[in-house]
Amino acid sequence: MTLDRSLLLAPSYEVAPFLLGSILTVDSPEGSVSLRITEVEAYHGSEDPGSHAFRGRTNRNAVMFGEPGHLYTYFTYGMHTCANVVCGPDGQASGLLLRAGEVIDGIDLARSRRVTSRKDFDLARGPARLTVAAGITLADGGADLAASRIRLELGSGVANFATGPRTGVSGAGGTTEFPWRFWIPGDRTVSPYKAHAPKRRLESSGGN
DNA sequence: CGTCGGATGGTCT
DNA sequence: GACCATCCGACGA
Repeated sequence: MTLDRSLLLAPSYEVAPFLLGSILTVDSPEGSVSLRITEVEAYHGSEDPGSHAFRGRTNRNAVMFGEPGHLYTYFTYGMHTCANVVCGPDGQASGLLLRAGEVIDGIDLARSRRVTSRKDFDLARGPARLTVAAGITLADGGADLAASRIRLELGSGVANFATGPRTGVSGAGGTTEFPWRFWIPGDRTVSPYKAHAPKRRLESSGGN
């Protein structure tokens, strides 16, 4: 089954329930890893202050404005890579951040990539952990999820899902005004919620 | 189980 | 030069 791109044409916050329970498979020379997606967050263009696309198109976020069914990757906190599934029609920046998944195939390979995980449910529990476990890197930005080493098999959604404010998002985008975090209730692979932690300002030089 | 702080560099103002 | 769509280890219960 190849990915039906038309199922991703709606805004990401409408597509989100259908991405839960879907299967993401990543091939590599060492083998393949498959994840069952258990948690996502929606980001939606210029109306959404939490989105990378809020201030318009830039070199970094260009993929988000493109055709649905591609992968938008970004580098953050100086060391982590996160991945989104692009949604919405060409020209509209909408995406679903892959926040957590359950490894259902290639678990030995995933363990070897995530040696700090003590439990299997921790392998892809968190957006940056997920990319490591799956073997997704920054270079996979723009990958076509219908025809590349990374493939998405959309399911029919899950019977029950929960929603809430997005994790780690600062400002208005992190409030209940945008309850765009979606997860499968009771699943241990879902990451713990954390509010945005503002960093205390260091004393500037010369200030005394 | 929980909270807390440091790491570390690209991106945009 | 401030701000991150985060993770990990340390420590306390």
